Amino acid sequence: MRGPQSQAHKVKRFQRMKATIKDVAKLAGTSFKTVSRVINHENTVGEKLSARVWAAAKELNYQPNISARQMRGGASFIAYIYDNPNSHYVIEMQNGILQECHNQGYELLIHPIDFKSSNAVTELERLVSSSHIAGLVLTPPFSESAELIDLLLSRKMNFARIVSGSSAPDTLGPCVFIDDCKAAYAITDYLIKQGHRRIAYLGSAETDPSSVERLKGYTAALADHGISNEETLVLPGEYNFDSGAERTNILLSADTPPTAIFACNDEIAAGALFAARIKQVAVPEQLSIAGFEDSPFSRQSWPKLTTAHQSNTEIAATATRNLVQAIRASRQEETEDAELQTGFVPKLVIRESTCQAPE
Amino acid sequence: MRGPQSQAHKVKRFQRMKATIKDVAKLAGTSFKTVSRVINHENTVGEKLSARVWAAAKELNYQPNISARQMRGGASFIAYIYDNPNSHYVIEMQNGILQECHNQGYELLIHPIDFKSSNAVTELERLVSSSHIAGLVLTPPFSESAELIDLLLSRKMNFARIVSGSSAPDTLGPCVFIDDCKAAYAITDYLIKQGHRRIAYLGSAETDPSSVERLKGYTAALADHGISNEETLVLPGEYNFDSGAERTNILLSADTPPTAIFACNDEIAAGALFAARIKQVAVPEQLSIAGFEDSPFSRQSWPKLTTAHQSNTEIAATATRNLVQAIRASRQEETEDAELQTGFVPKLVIRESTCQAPE
DNA sequence: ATAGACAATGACAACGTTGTCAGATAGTCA
DNA sequence: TGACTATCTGACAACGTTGTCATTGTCTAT
Repeated sequence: MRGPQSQAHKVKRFQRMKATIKDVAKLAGTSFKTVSRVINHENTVGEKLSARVWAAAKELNYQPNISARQMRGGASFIAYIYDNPNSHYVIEMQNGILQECHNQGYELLIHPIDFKSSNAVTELERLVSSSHIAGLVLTPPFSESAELIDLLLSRKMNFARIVSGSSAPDTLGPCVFIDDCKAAYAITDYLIKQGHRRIAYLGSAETDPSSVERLKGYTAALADHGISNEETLVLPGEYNFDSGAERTNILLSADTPPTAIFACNDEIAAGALFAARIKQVAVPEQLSIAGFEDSPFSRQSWPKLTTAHQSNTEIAATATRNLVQAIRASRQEETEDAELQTGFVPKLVIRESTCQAPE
Repeated sequence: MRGPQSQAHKVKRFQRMKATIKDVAKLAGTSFKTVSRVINHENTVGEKLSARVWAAAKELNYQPNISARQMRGGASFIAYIYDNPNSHYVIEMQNGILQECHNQGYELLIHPIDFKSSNAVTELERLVSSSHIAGLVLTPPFSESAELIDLLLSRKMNFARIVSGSSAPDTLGPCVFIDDCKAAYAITDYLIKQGHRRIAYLGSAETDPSSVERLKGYTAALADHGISNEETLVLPGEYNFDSGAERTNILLSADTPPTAIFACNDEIAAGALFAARIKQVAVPEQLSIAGFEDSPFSRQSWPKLTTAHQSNTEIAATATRNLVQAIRASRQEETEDAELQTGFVPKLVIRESTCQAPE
């Protein structure tokens, strides 16, 4: 199988050296500096020459050498720092960022950082001052830490945040905001229209922005339908299975248990589903359960979860695109007229874990 | 607690700009070239001078500039290509690689590649020929593709493989092999010792090396205990929930269903668990179920899964360490005397999804 | 027609590192 | 002692790119 002959052949065929800016210049019949100008979108090169350069670059499949660029001062790396126990979320984000980085000619450096650790700031500082990095993509919880944002601002480091909210929290740079409130409203509204009146809300910590947003939507939907908000049905907790199961147990043990549960994420919903099964409460016939996230679990569970879907990959790609634009603007010292703040609204996905309220 | 003033002063002064090799040279009172030699472990510098250089480097917290190094020819990036629907697995591996990369002064570039896609080879080729990269870490399925391995060999590209097996498949470079066979033996042996005689095996595709290895262990354990291998109990399938549920359904509908199921990974086990619940078969009282992987699911399910644990982070770190060593050896054209092939054996983790066989 | 302004282009240095080669120092042998 | 190694060290070029500045060409206003 491992024929040495064919190997030798391959070596020759593929060891072509990567084209440099000078190769492009030679082919386009100009100086390499002019090519540099064209590639970097400085608008000081004539149209005809510019076109010729682009053609040459395309022909040679020219890709600027990141390292050389880096050395001359202009960083060509984007960093993604993450601290999220949810691997699925991290990977989706990472894939989106990566995709857009490559589109834009940047490379991605990834850095897991323990957010709660005392030296998280130190580590971020080291990262930022390593001078490799043109900008950062921040997801929660980093994107919602005033301390980190301040640090980055003081270092004049570009960053794009992905946050929970119906609008960007400020105008300090590019931002993607995810309207969890509106999505939570849609879920709650849907449950109410299915005849549910006692709908429980299983959130995460009371200070967690995403949970707060979702609670807002939940509350608003109830109010719009004239349903009073019952305190006993709103239980804070954690974004995990155990916490979901535990709280569902409490709910189902009450005198008048809810007919529906809106879980703040799929893991909580998984716990709820499980607790219901233990208590022999049929889902969805006796109890509707909705999640939030559209994780793989929501499609593997039985019944499959009604939930809210957001394309993390797309969100991350958008944030990255905005970030790159901001980086380019800051390089050229031009007025940043572009609107670099984009909103997303997760969509309701109706599956089998919810149905009409019993009688 | 930064110590005396003079030091604080220095720290301040140098933490603004990153220290370069010339700064170190000046502090050590030598030429910057000598510093380069010391840093790169060329053994041609005298002991005393060498020590002085190290001290200076440490004091200035000197880190070689990767880009500059890169440009001069010596690539300082390691690539991790992945195509695994299992996010958890990818993240664990990634973290391990990352950790060791940073220890060794390399940066990590990550590249999701669709293994089944027709242009997977092309993409890998582009990656390899981009000349940024000193080596690759390969996990299944990449690590088990003869075509890819051949390509890398022909390019003289360093790579470390992580594969399934009781030993390395060959001596073509660094390799970490995971003895799935032994681990599967342990699980099966344990089940047998709990009194089970009819133990089903739910594998993945019949050509998948990891599944093959696990089946070997299963078969060996049965043989050692004088239990005949029943064909109807060994069902190939896929590494996912649905496949696990479906096959378990078949098993439980048989005239004499098994009293235990050994699932080839946790997702299959999850499906099995689920199917059992639908059929109202109590786990573990009527049916023991063991998984393989120790994924988060195995700790969130009820009952919690008996499974095999392997530290993917540690495995990945080891592979990376071996890779870096191979890279260094290949640079210096020295004889590679070091043994760069390391084995791991996943450990049996007994939880609540298994117990003694019913009477 | 000519100076001045402005646009387009190119020559060259610099970034931080390693490879090459030549020079310096010490140790050995005749 | 003098020459010859062997060992160690340093000067310089080169990698591919972008910033700076100088040069050329073109147009406008006098």
